[in-house]
Formats: sequence, structure tokens, C-alpha cells
Amino acid sequence: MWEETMGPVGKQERKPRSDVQRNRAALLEAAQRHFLEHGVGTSLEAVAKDAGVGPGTLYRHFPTREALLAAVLQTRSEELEQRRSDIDRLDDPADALRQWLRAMEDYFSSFSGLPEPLMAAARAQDADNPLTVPCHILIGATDDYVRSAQRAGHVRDSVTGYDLFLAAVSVAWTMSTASPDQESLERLRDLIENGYRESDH
Amino acid sequence: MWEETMGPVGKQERKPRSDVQRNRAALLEAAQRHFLEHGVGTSLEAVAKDAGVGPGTLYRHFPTREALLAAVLQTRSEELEQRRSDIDRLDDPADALRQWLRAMEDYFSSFSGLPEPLMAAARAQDADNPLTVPCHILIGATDDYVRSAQRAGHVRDSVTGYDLFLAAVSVAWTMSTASPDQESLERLRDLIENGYRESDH
DNA sequence: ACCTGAACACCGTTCAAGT
DNA sequence: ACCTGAACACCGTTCAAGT
Repeated sequence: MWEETMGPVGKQERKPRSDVQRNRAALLEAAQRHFLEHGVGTSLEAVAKDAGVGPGTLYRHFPTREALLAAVLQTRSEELEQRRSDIDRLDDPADALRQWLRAMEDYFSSFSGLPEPLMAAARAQDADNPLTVPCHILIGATDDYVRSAQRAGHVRDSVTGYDLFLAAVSVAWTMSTASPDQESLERLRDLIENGYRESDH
Repeated sequence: MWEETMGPVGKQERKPRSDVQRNRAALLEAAQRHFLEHGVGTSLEAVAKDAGVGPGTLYRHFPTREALLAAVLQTRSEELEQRRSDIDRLDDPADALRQWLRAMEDYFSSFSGLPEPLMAAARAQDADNPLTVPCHILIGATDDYVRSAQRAGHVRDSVTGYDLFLAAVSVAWTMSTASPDQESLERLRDLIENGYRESDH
């Protein structure tokens, strides 16, 4: 005695049952809180309990930890998109690239342990990984900034957006794992910047 | 009815019971195999079973996963030491530094997942972490190579051994997590080398 | 269709009982 | 002193039973 899907097309357009919407929202809210407090490896059982649902409900909504993570990251992705439109107003392409790399670092630092699954999703092979999409968007954006800075003669021709994406994830991972002092962190960023910058600038 | 420790000094000098030696050796052998096959996060229960001892015996010998890991890494550390003495025979300090960084990368790639606990141990605060000792040795060695290359004018003055240690661990982590193609890996290494190299060389 | 929660498997860690 | 293995706690994941 339940509603039928409308047509042969895969996507059923509307009418998610109200409890479904409520459960989904509660799961996302609880998951975000637990990711923030205990990192991306937090107990999913605890998330479900905190959302007031059984573990089965969590798995029905989000079949894998990555699926849940990707959904929770949606908000952060929108923040990053916002920041990107600010960066795009800058005149200096070298400055834009630098700020974009910092913005990505912040994004990668949203939850402790986030660099690991993101890095794993960055390889094109994992097409079924829900985190692959945001990764590829970021790689593409980085590539835009890199090309723009290259046209202005600020960045070596051999450097790609993928390279600097990898570097940014690495820095975020180093930050969260080794938690180096501020000076070391600055020197690490300088190292990378010197690495991609064209020498005569 | 067991043998007493000899004096008030902490370390009891000799005579570990023969079964103790055997158990320790079996644990190390099994652990190395499991670390190689399943990474540093492998099941300790399985290691104990494979060594033919109960879980309690494993914990008695190696109170933490890091302690077991540090003991298993001993062999690799000796290999690295050997490689170091080869590198020390090189004339070009820049070449020596480059080869040393590669040697460290190989060391960090001994087992999948090794970069994570090593990075965590690199911060001086974790003095009780058994992995801190090998880390500090490596950082010190890297610093020697960096200074030597700096004296020859090959490396920027602002760069430290710690920086390049962090970079090497990051590269190893990127390799094992994102497993990039060979080209990306080369470009990542180039990025770092361009980052620490003095421009006029 | 969706939810529930019991059930299963697996693992880390401890500790009382043995020798 | 050292070993054993049962015992406890915790978690991921599935699935039969409900609505």
C-alpha cells in the first residue's frame, strides 16, 4: 500500500515521504556534528543513534561512509564556491592562485581525517565513489587558476592543476596529522610556492 | 619459582626465557608479514593467532601497535642506514640530498599506511611514542644533507631538514593513497625540488 | 517503500587463572 | 615472570519482521 513510481524513467520526481525527509535531515545534522567532533572515522552507529534512527535507516539513506561524507560536505562546497567567486574578482592571477590554494586547504580541513578519503577519491578510477565528483570539480578549478597564472608568466609550464591539488591535500593532511607549528607550515607553503613559480618573477 | 632481576637498576641484563625469545621472534615475523600484506592497520588478533600465541602475549611484548611497528621497522632502518653510507660517498651534495630523499620515500613506503603513524610521531611532543626515535634520527640526517647542500649553494637558506622530512612523508602518503601515475609522481618530486633549490643553480 | 532492531562477524583490550 | 584464553566493549553491516 505505497505510492508507485511514476514512469519508466529512473528518477522519481517528487513526494519523498515526510518521515524520509526528516530522517535524512536528522542524519545529516548528526553526522556533521560527529564528523566535526570525532573526525571522518566516527562511529556511524553513534550517528544513527544520535539522529534517532536505527542503523539500517542510515545505510538505506547513505550506503557508504563516503556517501554520507559527500552529502555533509555539500554545505562546505557551497561555501568554497562562494569564496571562489570572490577570488575571481582579483586582478593578479598569481594572487588568485595562492588564495585558491589556501581556500582548498581550509576545505580539506573541514573535518579531521578528510584528506584521506578525498585523496583516495581523486584517482579517476573510482568512478563510483561519491567523493570523486567534488574532487574533480576542485581539480578543474585549480587547473583554471594554474593556466591563467601560466599565461601571465607566473607559473612554470610543466605544472598542472592536478599537481597543486595533490600538494594542497598533502599540506592539509600534514597539518592535521603532524600539526606542525605555524612557522613550519609557512615554510611548507613557501616550498610549494617556490616549486611552482616561474623563476623570473 | 622464577628468576629474580639482578639489581636495583631497571634493565635486567640477560637470560630472557627461551619461550619468551621464541614468542617475540614469532610475533615479529608474523607482524611483518601482516603489515606487508594488509598495511599497518592490520588485525593484531590475526597477528597473534598467526604467531601461535594469545592476544595477551602480544600485548605483553608490544603494549601498543606503534611499539610493534617500531620493532618491525628495525630491519628497514638498518637497510636505510646502509643506503646512507653509500650516499655519503657521493661528491655532489645536491645529488646526495636528492638520493637521500628518495631513500626515505622508500622507507616510508615499507608498509601501506606507514606515513600516518610516522607523521604523528614526528611531533616532538609525543615523547612516549616508540616511533619518535626513528623519526628524529631521520630528521637529523635530513638536516645534515640539507646543510651540506646549503654550504655548496644548492639549497635555499630558509629550508630545514624538518621541512624536507615532512615533504618526503607527504609524497609517500600521496603515493600510497592516491597512487598517482608515474608522471604525476615525477612532477610532484620536481615541484618539491624546485621548491628547495637555490634559483641560480 | 521505508523503518526497526535483533543478529552476526570481527576486533581491541583486559584480566583471572594457570605454569 | 610469563602465557592462555575467556570475557567485555564496541562497531560495521545485514536482513527478517513490521508499518
